[in-house]
Amino acid sequence: MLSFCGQDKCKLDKNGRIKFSPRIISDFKDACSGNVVLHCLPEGAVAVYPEDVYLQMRRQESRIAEQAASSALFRRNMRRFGAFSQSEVISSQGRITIPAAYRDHGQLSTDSDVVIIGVEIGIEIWNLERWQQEVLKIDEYNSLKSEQEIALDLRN
Amino acid sequence: MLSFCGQDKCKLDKNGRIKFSPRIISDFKDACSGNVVLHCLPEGAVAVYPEDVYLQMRRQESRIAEQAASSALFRRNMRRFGAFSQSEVISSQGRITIPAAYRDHGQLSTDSDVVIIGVEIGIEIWNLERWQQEVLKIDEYNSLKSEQEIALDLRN
DNA sequence: GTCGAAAATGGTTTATAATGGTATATTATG
DNA sequence: CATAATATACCATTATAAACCATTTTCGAC
Repeated sequence: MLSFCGQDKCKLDKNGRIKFSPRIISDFKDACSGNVVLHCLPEGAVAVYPEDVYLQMRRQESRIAEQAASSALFRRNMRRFGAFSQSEVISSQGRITIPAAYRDHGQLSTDSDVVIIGVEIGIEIWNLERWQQEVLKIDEYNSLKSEQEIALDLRN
Repeated sequence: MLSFCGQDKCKLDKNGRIKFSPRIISDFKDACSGNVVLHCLPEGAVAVYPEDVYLQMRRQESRIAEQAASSALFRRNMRRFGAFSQSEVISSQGRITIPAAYRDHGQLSTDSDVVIIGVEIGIEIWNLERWQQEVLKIDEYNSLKSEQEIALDLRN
């Protein structure tokens, strides 16, 4: 059985909380007992990863402090991950609260439709319209790839 | 006896479920006890594979989390396979439910005619008109290939 | 420090959708 | 033409999302 797959459409409630589908809830229960990390992605969605997945993502080289002292770029990167990542626990009713700043980042307004996307290592929460745009981009990329492949085959 | 071959025409019911023919049901029972993965294909159909077939297709390189942290392209790829793949179990009556998003992808509307195509490692569910288009493309490609082969042979 | 307002949290209810099962119509087969 | 097999429509039941409500907590004003 695949984990963290598929799509669900659901709503943020009036208080900015989201209720996961039973499938997602059990995936997170298995993976991390509900201890997750919210993380704002550059793509404009909010990702939810099991805590240890996030720690793997952020596994750092040594001498962090020294690098922080000498590199502005490094400091900016740490700032980005620091500011835009936050621990949460999935409640007994399968809900989490999305902090206001994170809702803004993902254009996930209170009482609006959002889409939950499985990404194999966790999930992403997308604004509906943004997700549709992203699907268009994925489709476009795929059809270009296909055409290219077939054209190449016929040339041989 | 060949598995996952041939074509069936059938209907989605009002709830977006499909009932497989006895032949297909027994193929899936033999291959995976009914544990399948639905996967949306770029060609605009919905494939159904035995779970281990899908896992083979999707075998991953290592250090997934770290790549996800640093590469937008990698994240998009995970998103593509995550969003468009989902586990299902064939019910005791030989039915599976196609999730709404997947129905949209394959233009498989509720209460409409669809075509089940055996693809040797699994099956594909096609919208009737799209399948007819695909057959035309297959024919076109094949005649191009044949001409090419003969032309090449004569040149030598 | 105390009170009040506002927000956050936890839980419950209800409308809706998904599911499992059965009956019936249709098609295939001898 | 009769019978069996199968697809599909229908219905009952269950599960779930989302709205609603109550309680608790936080924060600010007095």
